[in-house]
Amino acid sequence: MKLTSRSEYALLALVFLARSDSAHHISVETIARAQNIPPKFLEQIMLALKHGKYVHSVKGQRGGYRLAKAPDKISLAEVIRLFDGALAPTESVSKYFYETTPIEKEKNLLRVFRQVRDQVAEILETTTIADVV
Amino acid sequence: MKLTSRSEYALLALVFLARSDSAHHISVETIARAQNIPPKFLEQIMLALKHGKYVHSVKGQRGGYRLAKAPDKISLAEVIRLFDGALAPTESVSKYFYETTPIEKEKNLLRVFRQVRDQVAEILETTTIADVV
DNA sequence: CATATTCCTAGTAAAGTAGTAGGAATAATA
DNA sequence: TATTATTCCTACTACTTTACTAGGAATATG
Repeated sequence: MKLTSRSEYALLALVFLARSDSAHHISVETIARAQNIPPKFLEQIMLALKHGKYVHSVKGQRGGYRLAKAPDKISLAEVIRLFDGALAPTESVSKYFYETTPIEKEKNLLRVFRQVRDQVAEILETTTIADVV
Repeated sequence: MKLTSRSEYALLALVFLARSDSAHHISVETIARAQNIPPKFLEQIMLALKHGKYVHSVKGQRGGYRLAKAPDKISLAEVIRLFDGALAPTESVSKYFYETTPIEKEKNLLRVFRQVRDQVAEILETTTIADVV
């Protein structure tokens, strides 16, 4: 279970926004400084979060971002999925296994992989940004 | 949670050996054909398993591999660790988080990551090759 | 001596990762 | 109106990892 920097930075940014006064918008610069994230990189990440409808943006001076959903409506799982692709579907837990093995024979191994996936998903689906704030 | 092909192939090879008659040794060629693994790649993997003391080998004609431990003494976790490095220590779950973030502030996020790690570890540590066979 | 095997090292092509660079669009402000 | 602060968007790049392949030395068996 390894997260990419993208999804970690995304979570950190969302958490920061959730903690901020939702009245005004917050710039990438501000978030980047607070959470210690490379600003230009965070710019990309915020853009993706915007496209994913997790944040709202306003351009221009005094512009920036704010959450587009209530923090308790954003699970860690969906954010991680947005950046790292599928969270842990069986195919991702076990890509080569699926592609190359006569599965009938090794379905016990498969069962364990699925169990892992389910446990990870369970935790990340049920934990929200609000829980972290 | 994504396994590399190496650790999946290693597990498949060990499972195959565990199911085989332990009296004689089994060649890479045989395992590779049975489990549909690129033979030269499997060669490397078997070598690593040998260095990790999971299998025993005999060179030359009629040579090959056999398990060096009882199948119920080999957990999936240790095999995966051998190939994919740390299974899911907190640092790996959350590399950038650790390196770049004032952790004090985001220790709730950290707690979730740890919870995921622990769950994954729990399953993989307690499941052995014997359970899969 | 031929053959079947493990042992070991090096190389390689493709993909993924973590960024950087730079400029267009837009909104507030001086 | 000009400047400035911001988002928006695309392209690029350096690095690492991944999944192999190649080839030959060592060694045991027939």
